[in-house]
Amino acid sequence: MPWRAPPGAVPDPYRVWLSEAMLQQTTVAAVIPYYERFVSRFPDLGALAAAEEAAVMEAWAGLGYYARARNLHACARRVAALGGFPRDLAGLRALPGIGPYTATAIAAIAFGVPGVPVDANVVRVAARIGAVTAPLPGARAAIEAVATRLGEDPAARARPGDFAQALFDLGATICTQAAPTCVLCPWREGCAAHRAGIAADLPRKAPKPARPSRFGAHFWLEDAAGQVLLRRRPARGLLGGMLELPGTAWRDAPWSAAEALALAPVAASWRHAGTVRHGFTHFTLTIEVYAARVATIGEAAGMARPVAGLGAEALPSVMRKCAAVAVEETAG
DNA sequence: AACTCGTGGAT
DNA sequence: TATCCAAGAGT
Repeated sequence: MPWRAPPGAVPDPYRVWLSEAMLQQTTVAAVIPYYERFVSRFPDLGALAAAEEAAVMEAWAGLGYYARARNLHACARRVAALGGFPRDLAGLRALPGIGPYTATAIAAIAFGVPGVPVDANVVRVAARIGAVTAPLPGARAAIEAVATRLGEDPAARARPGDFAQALFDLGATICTQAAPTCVLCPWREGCAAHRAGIAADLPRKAPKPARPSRFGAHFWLEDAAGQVLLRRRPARGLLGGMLELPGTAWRDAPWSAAEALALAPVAASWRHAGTVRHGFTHFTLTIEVYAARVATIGEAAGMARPVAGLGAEALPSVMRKCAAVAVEETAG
């Protein structure tokens, strides 16, 4: 992993922080290319603090949970003003985007402060070692207590960063979700769930409610110069601060073509380009994409951007799907 | 305390 | 195809 310091090297707090922010609720495989591009574009804290927020949103586009990007930028400016990262838990915890997990992880990995950052890997490992059979999320406190106890071992306290990352690695490679490879586990003798034969059944989780459906319509308005109309979403909330194709609200019922086209950014010869389905955390979204060509975008609300440059814009994945459907229809 | 907030890969 | 899930934080 590109953010991990070689043995014996002193970790760069900026890179530790950046990687932990990107890894929140996000898989390692998804983060690696974003991390590489981000470090290349913003090589150090000063570069990030000096950047415009819009540039940060561009670099984050597609990674999801965009509040992380806004908080990252705000945090960079705060830390730059402080002259560097706080080296203690309370100081880190007070920064935007740094919660209990990330504060503990940065403190341990970058500064050698004892403590166990409890991510999903550690939850799984600790639930099994301690044989916590109560279901999440209620069992969270009991599992964290097990993790904290593991971190009190003198060897763990001597190398908190290595201990934390070793737990991550154990959870990622051996103590996995579906089929843990207990036969290869260096900890199997000390694992209460393995001794009881229930390792693969832990941690237990309460069932989650079904995701509701929502519906919207978005508009691809392209001019003769090869530009398309975009607009910026409100600064907070879902996809906050990101760009989008202009569109309707997302509601509980589908939009008829007539309903949708009444809300189009301009009167034009709109064609139905296709349908996009996208799963968010709390609902599934179905978008009808309409496309039209005009000579000039003119006075329509928003900003005209070259179609050829959309790859570098701050477009979330759902809007990239819409753009792809429109471009495909336009070409065909 | 309970909700909100993305995405793509694994199963 | 549908569901689950990941190095969680903010409100």
